[in-house]
Amino acid sequence: MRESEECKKILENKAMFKMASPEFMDKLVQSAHLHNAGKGKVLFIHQDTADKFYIVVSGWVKLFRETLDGAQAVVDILPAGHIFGETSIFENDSYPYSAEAVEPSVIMSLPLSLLKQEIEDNPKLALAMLSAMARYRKQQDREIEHRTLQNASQRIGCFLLRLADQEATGPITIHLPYDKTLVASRLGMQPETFSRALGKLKDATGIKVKGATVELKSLDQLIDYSCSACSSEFPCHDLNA
Amino acid sequence: MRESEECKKILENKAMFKMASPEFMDKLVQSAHLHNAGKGKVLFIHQDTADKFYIVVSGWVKLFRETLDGAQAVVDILPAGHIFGETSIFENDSYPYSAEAVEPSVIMSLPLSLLKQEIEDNPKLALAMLSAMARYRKQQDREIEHRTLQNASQRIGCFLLRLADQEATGPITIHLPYDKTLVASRLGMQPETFSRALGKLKDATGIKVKGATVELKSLDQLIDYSCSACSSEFPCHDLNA
DNA sequence: CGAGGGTTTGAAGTGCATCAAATAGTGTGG
DNA sequence: CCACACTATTTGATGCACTTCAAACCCTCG
Repeated sequence: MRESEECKKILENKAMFKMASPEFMDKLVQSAHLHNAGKGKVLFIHQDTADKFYIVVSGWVKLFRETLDGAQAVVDILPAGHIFGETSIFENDSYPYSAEAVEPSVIMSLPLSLLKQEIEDNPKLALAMLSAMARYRKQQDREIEHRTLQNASQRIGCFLLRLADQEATGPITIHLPYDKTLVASRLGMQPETFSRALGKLKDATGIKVKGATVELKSLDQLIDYSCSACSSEFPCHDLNA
Repeated sequence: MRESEECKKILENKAMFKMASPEFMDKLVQSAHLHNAGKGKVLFIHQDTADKFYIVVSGWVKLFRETLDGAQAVVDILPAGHIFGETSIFENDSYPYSAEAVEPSVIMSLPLSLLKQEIEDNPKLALAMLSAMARYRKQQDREIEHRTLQNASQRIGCFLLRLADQEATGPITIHLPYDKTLVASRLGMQPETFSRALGKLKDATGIKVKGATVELKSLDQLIDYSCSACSSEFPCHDLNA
């Protein structure tokens, strides 16, 4: 069966499941499903009852929270390989945010009940999840810091740095992974502000912007500009979860 | 020995340790120490090497991150009973924030090595910690949302609501737990902004403010005002960690 | 080519920060 | 119990960053 083959390969490559038992992995693959989600497809809504968790197979998924009058706060935008909805196990089985595909995406869905069971039975998995959660928590701390201490241009510079290969020493080309409007929301600002702030960043650092492509002579250009308003030392890798 | 008696009692009451083995608890109590920390005492600094984690026994502890030029972002302000520094286990043994006592406080210090060991040996404890971490993560999501979607006055209203007994129906009196300046930093605003925003909140909702005391006829006054700019339904308890 | 979404630009408004100074509040020693 | 010193809080005036509303521009794709 094609689908389960594919799911298996993806699941086995997830760091979190390296420690899982073979029986669990089998069961997981059995009940895995792939879904094609068009742009704008809503996968679930904040506070919905949760019985599945998900993995982004390809595309991009936005996690967000929305008020009654439609204002929304983007919590994160996830690339291929990322898990989401899995924390609902500890949240009274309800999702702590809404999820929407922001590009045509392929999403794998998996039953939370299996995960819940295996986490209780397999300490190794619990540890792996704990570790992932701690990493995420740290990222959130950083996010709060950045929104407090960095201005719009600095946040953009920081975002670009995180997209780049942080070991590189020479000239670099960075491609924005999705819409500028979406980047703006990810960074907690309006599209207009993003546009203007990117212009300011360009003037201040000498980077070159053509559409979704950004070229820089060296990372230092951005580091000097953005990292001065951040509490962390520069190589600030995310160690993907 | 007085000290270890006291530590024991506190540790046994922590939800997280209900699942711990008796041997572990014994060892933990053995190596526990109480410290008196005056106002302003710095307990550790962001990115210090971590070998201890802590519990607030009494007083208040501020967790924050600071840039080179002294600007700081407050991550959280913890009351008695809260654990901090424990995530360093997963962070390459370095603290993800700085910690400072903001009132004269008593702090219990405990070796991370013991916790690390027990988490690996005792699945129940790992689960308890996982659950606590998930709860914290959700709080962080909410924090990011609030800083994006709520204005200063609404954030204050929301803060007051979380201090109050959310089941109450009649008139309520709320006491600010610490300095207004500190509340302001906790909410990500300047003291001046706090003062003015509180005034605006007073005008808009009819609450009464006298020093550190706030009186309201009913919670609804604040709910209408603050929760309209939030994605969650009102009774939004924190379920303390 | 034309429609529609993404992006930029302009003009004006709002909210919060900043700087400066007045006022209230608290604890201390006399 | 009072006066002083010091800190917390408030108030005023001003500036800046970001938002909002509006319109133009651009790019892609049918």
